Amino acid sequence: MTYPKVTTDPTADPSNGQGAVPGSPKFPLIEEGVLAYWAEDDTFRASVEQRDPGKGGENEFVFYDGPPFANGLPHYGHLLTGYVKDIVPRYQTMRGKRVERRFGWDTHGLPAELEAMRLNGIKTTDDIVEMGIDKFNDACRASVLKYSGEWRDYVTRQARWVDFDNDYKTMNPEFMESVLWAFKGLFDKGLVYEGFRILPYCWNDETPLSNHELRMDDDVYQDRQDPALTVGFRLDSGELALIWTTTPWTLPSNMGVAVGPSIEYVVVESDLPTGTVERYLLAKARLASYAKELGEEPNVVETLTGADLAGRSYTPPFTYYAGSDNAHRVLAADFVTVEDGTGLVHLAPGFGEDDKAVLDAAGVETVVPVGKDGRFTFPVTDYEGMQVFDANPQIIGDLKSGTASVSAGTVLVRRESYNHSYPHCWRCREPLIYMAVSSWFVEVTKIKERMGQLNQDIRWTPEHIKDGQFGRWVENARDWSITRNRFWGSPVPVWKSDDPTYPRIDVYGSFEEIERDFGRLPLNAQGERDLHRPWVDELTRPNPDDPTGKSTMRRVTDVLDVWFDSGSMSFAQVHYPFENTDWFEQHFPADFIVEYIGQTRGWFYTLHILATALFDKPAFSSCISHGIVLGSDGNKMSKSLRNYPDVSEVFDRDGADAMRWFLMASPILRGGNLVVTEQGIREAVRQVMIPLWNTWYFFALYANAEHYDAQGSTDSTDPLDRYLLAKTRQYVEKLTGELDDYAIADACETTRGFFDVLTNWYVRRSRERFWEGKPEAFETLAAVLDVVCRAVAPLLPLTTEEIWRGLTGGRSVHLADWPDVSALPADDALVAAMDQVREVCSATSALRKAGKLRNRLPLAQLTVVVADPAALEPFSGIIADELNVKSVRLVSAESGEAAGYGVEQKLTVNARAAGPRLGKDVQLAIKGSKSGDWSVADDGTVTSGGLALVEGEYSLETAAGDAAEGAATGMLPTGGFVVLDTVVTPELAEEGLARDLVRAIQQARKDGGLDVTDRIELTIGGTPPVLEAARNHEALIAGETLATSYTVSDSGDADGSTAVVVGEGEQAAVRVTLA
RNA sequence: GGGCCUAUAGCUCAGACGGUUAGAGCACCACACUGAUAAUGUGGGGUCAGAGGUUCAAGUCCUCUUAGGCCCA
Repeated sequence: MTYPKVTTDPTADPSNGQGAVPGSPKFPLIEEGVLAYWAEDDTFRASVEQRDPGKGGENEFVFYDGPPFANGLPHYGHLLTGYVKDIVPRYQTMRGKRVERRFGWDTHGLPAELEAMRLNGIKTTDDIVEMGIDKFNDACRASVLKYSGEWRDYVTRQARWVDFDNDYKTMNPEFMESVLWAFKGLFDKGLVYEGFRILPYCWNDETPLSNHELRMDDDVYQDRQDPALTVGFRLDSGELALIWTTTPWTLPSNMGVAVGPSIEYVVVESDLPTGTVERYLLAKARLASYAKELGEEPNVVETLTGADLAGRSYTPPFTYYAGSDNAHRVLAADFVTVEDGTGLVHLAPGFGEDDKAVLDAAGVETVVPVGKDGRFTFPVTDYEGMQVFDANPQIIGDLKSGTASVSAGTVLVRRESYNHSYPHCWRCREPLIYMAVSSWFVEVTKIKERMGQLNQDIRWTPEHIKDGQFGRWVENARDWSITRNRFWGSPVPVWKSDDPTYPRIDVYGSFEEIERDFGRLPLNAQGERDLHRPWVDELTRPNPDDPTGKSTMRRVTDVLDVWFDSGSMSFAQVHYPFENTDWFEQHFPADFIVEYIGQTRGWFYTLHILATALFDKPAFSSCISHGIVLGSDGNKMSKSLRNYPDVSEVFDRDGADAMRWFLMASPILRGGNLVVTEQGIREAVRQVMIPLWNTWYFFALYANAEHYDAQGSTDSTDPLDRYLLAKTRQYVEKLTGELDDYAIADACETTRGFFDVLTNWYVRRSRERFWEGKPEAFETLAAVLDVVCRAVAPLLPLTTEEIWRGLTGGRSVHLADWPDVSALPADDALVAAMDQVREVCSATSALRKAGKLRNRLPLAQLTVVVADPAALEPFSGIIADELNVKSVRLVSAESGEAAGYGVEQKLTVNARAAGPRLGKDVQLAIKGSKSGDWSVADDGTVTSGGLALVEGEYSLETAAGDAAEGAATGMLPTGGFVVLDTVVTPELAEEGLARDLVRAIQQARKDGGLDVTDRIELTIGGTPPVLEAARNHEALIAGETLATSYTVSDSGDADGSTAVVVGEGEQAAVRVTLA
């Protein structure tokens, strides 16, 4: 039999027997071979279909794919999430579950509109209307599908198995119909209402901006000089309440004044501003900064808190809204500070988020006397038609002179210029204003308590998200504004009467309901059902509640927030409830979702809102939220900074499995951030890919050399084999637990540790047995490789596929079952003993190093003193071999020999126990234990630093002291010690020389390009001790180096020989020729 | 401006309840080992951001300062 049994390597020739498994693999090439095989074999489909869904889907593992917005190529963040989205389903599939995976696309929203506007060179919403909403939306549709092909390529290349052919898109009519159903469901439950929302607004482009657009550029925030006014509003109690504002144009819309409830305010008398004595109200802390207007030490007539002031009424500065219900009162609000201004804040509900929140709570109407072009409208007649910034000077002038509609008694106390950082439109660079925009809301505040309860049923990774970032966000949830005054999105399915005299609102939740009332469906230019604008806007009908028959039902022109789409994904992806009702009920909630941590405010949140509101269930039962991927310089990844390695280049150079490992093993899945570097990815190749591959290469090399076909038996009685099998069992058990817990980073760490044992201990120590063709070694390694490939398959799907198929000839490791540990021996004691063996080797190596005793120099004896020497007995040969000692003595720690080996007792004071009892004196005892000022009395009483210690307050341990002449002592970390005989006899020194020669000859063989099995003719020359060693150890040297002819010559360097230094500076020359 | 988080080796990070010699991986240097492995083994490095306090004892608790990050305004 020849390994590999199957290979994707086009250059491999299985009939050749050797070299079919490349020793220096090009992983990207192997990966492409495996991907091509999967494509041809349709392995993914088979992996899903071979698992029975079970009755009512009970054997299914449900995964929801969070839809990405594909307005560009995938970056590391997408790849990272994609890897997790692949690992968990692969694992669950191997565990026997059926895991359907559909890809999803988020298609609606502003990014698509911005791209379409950019491509068509248009800037404003008017431009869009002029262009035609149908043409514009066609452009949006084209822009979101532009990259779907590239996405598929990347996702396929990263070895993520997901169904693209059966994907879902949020712009499909079926998806959108389910979204309408959800909106209507919320409406019917009384969870939807219409109101205002304050947004940054560009009056030049006539569009509100999203928060995202405020962060689009660093220069969105620019310094700007604005007039800052201090104005006195006349309280009904007579004082002038001083407010400060940098937006004079909002004063005509003033509806209230806010004060900090615990801030201290004063009333002072002054005649400076008006010439007559007036009483002014402001925060005590701000008094000094008004010394110029109010006097250096004005007469304080009253001191009171904000809470005292709350409820007082005043005359508004302008008369337009005088007499509004509940308006023009002093209100307490926590956001008020005394950092600048007067400690009293003018509130205009139409132009400030805080303002609106406070006034909403007080029952004050939101007034917005500014049009979408940023110009004043009725009832602000004095400035009607003026752009708000342009109106500032006139407003200030009127305030000063009391002209226009300024209320009598209002006083302009100060006018100054104020420099501040102010947001500007990233498109047109004009300063933005904050303005109320009509919007529909989901009343999240009504259900947030239930959302919190349902959140308790979700298992979060990392755990703290549950009650931390997500839990707190839900706790402080505000109503969700779900409409946008835009074009490319699911329509708000609300039709309103266009005459307020005959009010009526209709909400539609299906095509059928629409057709029933309007007599037809919304159809696009191609005659297809289409819920997008403008087609849906065309549907109008007479208002049934209007007896005059003149008013018309027209759709609210808004579209829905894209987050409403993605939050509907759980049911809308299958067109629930119009189709697939059984499927949905069996697949909700999802078993598992994963996205980056920011989705606690995005997708996780909107899924949870809609699931709670519509189904009273959580939408998912497990959720991983991972951290953010950063560029190699620790900053956000940025195309212009080129601070991250190109994704395609990494695939081509290191491969998709290497990138997978790098990302999955990192702290990013525990919620931390991750810096992406080429170096880190290469490290994954070095630490994991190469060791695994080389174990396979090693196995194939020697199995092929022996023509051995292993069946993968676990019956070997060899101690090293038994150890590996038991260790493999422990490994798989641990890994299974970690993957069950979605602890992928832990699973990687566990695997890395196991690979170390496999390659750097088991294979290294077993080389000779493979070289000798011991069947049980091949059987053991074949069995372990099979198990390991299956266990690591989710973490390195491409590499393990190539190895597993080469090893077994099977169809795919991903069609195999998860390894059953019961086939492997459970022997924790054996594993523990081997761990101790490695400690012995490590400690003894340190002794050799300290004594400058090179490893090739054999030493006579190593004495190992441990609690249970019998446990190490099976490994004494391994210890002797590894450490190059002639004999290993295993001695019980009980035997009392310790003192003879220069090992002494050491006292350690347990400060934690002794501290509380002894107090300050504990320091004396510690000092004593360190300086040697301690003793153990015959009755066992321990005294240190003159203080008697109680049992538990100290521990007596053995430590290496001065060893006897000719020996060195080293401690073992888990107890016990080793004693190395360091006496180098002439015989040992000579054997050391012989072994140096072997090494030199092997190097010469290698340098000469000889194959491992080639026989050689060997000539050795050199100084007398070298010749002596060569003669006395001919059998060893000739045997190790496969020399059929062996000449020791004192005639100096022969032609073609290599000069080397051996032993302690002895000269040698070796000549190797092919026999 | 308010709130939250972070600061430990050249780098990335661990360090329950305070306990006296602060760990790991990588990088670097030296030596060793090497006919599977650009591998491995052994050894080498830290004023725990700064200042003050509490305590017998502080990387750990408290206060302030500095620097950086996140969220909200």
